[in-house]
Amino acid sequence: MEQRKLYNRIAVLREERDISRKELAEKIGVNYQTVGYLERGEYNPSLDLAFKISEFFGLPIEFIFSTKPMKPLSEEILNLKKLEETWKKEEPQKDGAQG
Amino acid sequence: MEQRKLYNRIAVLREERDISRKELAEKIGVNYQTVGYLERGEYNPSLDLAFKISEFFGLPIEFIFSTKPMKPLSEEILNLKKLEETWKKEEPQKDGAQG
DNA sequence: TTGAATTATTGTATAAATACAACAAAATTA
DNA sequence: TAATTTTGTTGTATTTATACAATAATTCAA
Repeated sequence: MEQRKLYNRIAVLREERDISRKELAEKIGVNYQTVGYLERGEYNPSLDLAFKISEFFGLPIEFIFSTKPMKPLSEEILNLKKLEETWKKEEPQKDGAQG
Repeated sequence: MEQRKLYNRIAVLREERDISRKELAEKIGVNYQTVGYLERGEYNPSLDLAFKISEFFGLPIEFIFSTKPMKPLSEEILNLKKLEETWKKEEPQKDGAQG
């Protein structure tokens, strides 16, 4: 099967938790170089390995991996905050006495 | 890497939509026998293939695949309905005049 | 009941995923 | 600054995922 190159957030998630590739590799039970290959997109993981990474970070697979280039998390957060502001304007407060 | 046997709901989802392995295979671009191997758990898919199956069914990967044996959907639905009943008892109706 | 479609099984071949080794470069720490 | 750790690169080997072929069994439709 022709494999699409997949994208992932492994490096960012590692950085957030201040752990090295070696540490992550030990935790999920693979060679440390495998983590490097995955981060650089040199090959895609098996689904089993994707589950292991998902379980380690406590995040859904679809949050970590994607078939399309992923936006930086910072950008996604900003977009969510804008959306939140929009919602606040369209739906005034129901709870509380004052608007 | 030692591969864990993964579990999946491919067969049920196919049945729900009344499509054969051959049809699914053609849609996601694999040999029809590959679908059979996956359903029977003879080997696990690559993450890319898992994404293709996920996209076809419009369901999250974690809904279709699991590292543990999955409960029948019917059982999960019943559990959710029970949970719903529990919630209705603990939180009486806020909207509407009558309870 | 027959024919077609679908599925199961076995085997071979190929491609991709992963481990490991060795070496080098870059980054970090003391 | 030197030592250590982390990361990148290349190569080889092994395992797993997938395609394809052939055959048989099962299921479904007419």
